[in-house]
Amino acid sequence: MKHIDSIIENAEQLCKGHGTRLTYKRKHVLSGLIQSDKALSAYELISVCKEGFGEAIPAMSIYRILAFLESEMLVHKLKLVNKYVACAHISCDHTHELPQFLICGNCSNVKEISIRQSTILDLKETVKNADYHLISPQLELNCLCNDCISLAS
Amino acid sequence: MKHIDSIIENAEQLCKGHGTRLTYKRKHVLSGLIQSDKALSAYELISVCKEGFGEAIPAMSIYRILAFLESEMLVHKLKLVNKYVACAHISCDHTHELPQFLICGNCSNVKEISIRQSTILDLKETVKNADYHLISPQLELNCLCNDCISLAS
DNA sequence: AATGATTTGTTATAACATATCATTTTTTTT
DNA sequence: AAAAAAAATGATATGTTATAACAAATCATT
Repeated sequence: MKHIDSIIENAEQLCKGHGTRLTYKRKHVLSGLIQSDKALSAYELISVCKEGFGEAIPAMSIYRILAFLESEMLVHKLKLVNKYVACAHISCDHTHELPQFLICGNCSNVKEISIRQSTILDLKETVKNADYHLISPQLELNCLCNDCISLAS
Repeated sequence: MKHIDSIIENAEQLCKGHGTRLTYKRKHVLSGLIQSDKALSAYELISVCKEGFGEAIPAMSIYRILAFLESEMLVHKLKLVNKYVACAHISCDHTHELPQFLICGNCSNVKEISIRQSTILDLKETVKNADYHLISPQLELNCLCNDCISLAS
């Protein structure tokens, strides 16, 4: 738990730096996501908070808290599966790169990675040629993780 | 309307080739999507069928029909926005490439494009290095179309 | 303590989607 | 053509994801 505590503390400092507060409810939601190895839906998070902290947070509050955590870049929403993950780089000091996600279609396990800048530039170029403008190159890729591949074979 | 008819006919032949049927309800849903310049939600399609064909198709049927059309590769679901588009290549004879979508976040207009094979290989390589396996490189990119950019400026 | 701002609770409802079983339509077989 | 089988659709209920609107509680500052 030591590790988690330090991430949470880091997150708290980040919020303080932005003039916002990481309340204990927000901490609980964030902890729930950090401790989960996979992406969670808002309603799964309700259960997690109930079980982990004995705290019944209503759906509306969960969504508000998730929106807050997203705005602080502590959490990312995966639109491909309508679930949420903690940012993998809360404690990194390097500036925040645009996140890319590999989502295991079988077990919902998610890995946050960076892709080569050149690949992103490639995409941007292609999009531009199609008369569109890329807003956010947050890619969400439909994958299988190696564990699930092993199980299947 | 000539153009649409020929696409529909083409789709019908494709289904026949797979031993399935493009019923008139399925045709209506597909036509609705083809004639729309933007992605439509299931419930928007209900309205389209009602207005365009005077036919009240219940939500359940729409979803089943969409699932069928997807399985025949005549329609694609955009998970990023929970909407559906007709495949842009129903009448092309070249083999079906994996589709990539540019979605205008403002007007829901969607453009289906192909991206360079090399970009996809790049992605695959990156994913492989992260111990995941890319299943479907159907990218859905959050964009703005040029029209909406012009309007904003 | 009074105030203003932020956060959270409560309730209702919208939007998107699936499960289940009944009915109708189409196809196949006799 | 009639019967049986298969496929498609309808109807109803319910599940899942998400937001709107307003009230109450909490916190920060004076």
